[in-house]
Amino acid sequence: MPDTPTSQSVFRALADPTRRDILVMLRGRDLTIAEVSENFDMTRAAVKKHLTVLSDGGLIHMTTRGRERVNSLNPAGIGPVRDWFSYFDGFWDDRLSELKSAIEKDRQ
Amino acid sequence: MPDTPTSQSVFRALADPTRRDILVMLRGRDLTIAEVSENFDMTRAAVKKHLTVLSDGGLIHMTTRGRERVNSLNPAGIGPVRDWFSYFDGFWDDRLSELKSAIEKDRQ
DNA sequence: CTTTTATGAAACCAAATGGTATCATGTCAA
DNA sequence: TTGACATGATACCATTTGGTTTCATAAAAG
Repeated sequence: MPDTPTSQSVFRALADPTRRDILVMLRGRDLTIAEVSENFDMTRAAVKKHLTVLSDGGLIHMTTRGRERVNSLNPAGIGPVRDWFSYFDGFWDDRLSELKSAIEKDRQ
Repeated sequence: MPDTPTSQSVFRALADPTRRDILVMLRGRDLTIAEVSENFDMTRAAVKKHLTVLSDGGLIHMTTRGRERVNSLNPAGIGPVRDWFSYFDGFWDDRLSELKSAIEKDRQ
């Protein structure tokens, strides 16, 4: 229930539309910083900052290849978010149960 | 893949730890602004702002009861987030397929 | 009617955030 | 080696954000 620093960094990383777009781009294939930058109307430096935030959140993985840095999607990164949401799964179930028993009572 | 204003407001709402804590609290039962405020070391005004952001994101629902305002969790609110993540489901599958066929080739 | 009580709203503030420009560094190619 | 290219790093700037304080309003209690 308390927030682990990890889940905070993930939610933080997902909060920005540019960063979510970057994740979508990386779904297709791995990209260097320059390649990612081509798709946005902002400087490479700005894109690099976004990539750093995504990396801090564990959503992407960076590999140095010569003088390039290749950014790839990290499947495990979304784990903390899924875990957090799973905490609410019981809520939906409870609400369904309440509805169900309300209907039962109504029949009797 | 483009960001609907809705999904942005949801991700934005989820980005703050205080707001995520509020959601966890509301999982138990509906609460007024004053009741939510009791659990935090900040003013009611600040908590109200957070509740407004959560409401804008469609994550909670507010009902006026006399002079009180009751805040309740909105199950449907997390929909946009789930939808967004589902876009990546294919990615996991693809990666698994690649791994699988790599193993197959290795056997032959 | 007067007084609490619960909230709404606005002005204000410090810190975080997204962005730029600039310069340094390391690597590939000639 | 020299030059071009991809990135790292820093300082700086405007806006957003999370927070407070203060005052206004509306409903419940006496």
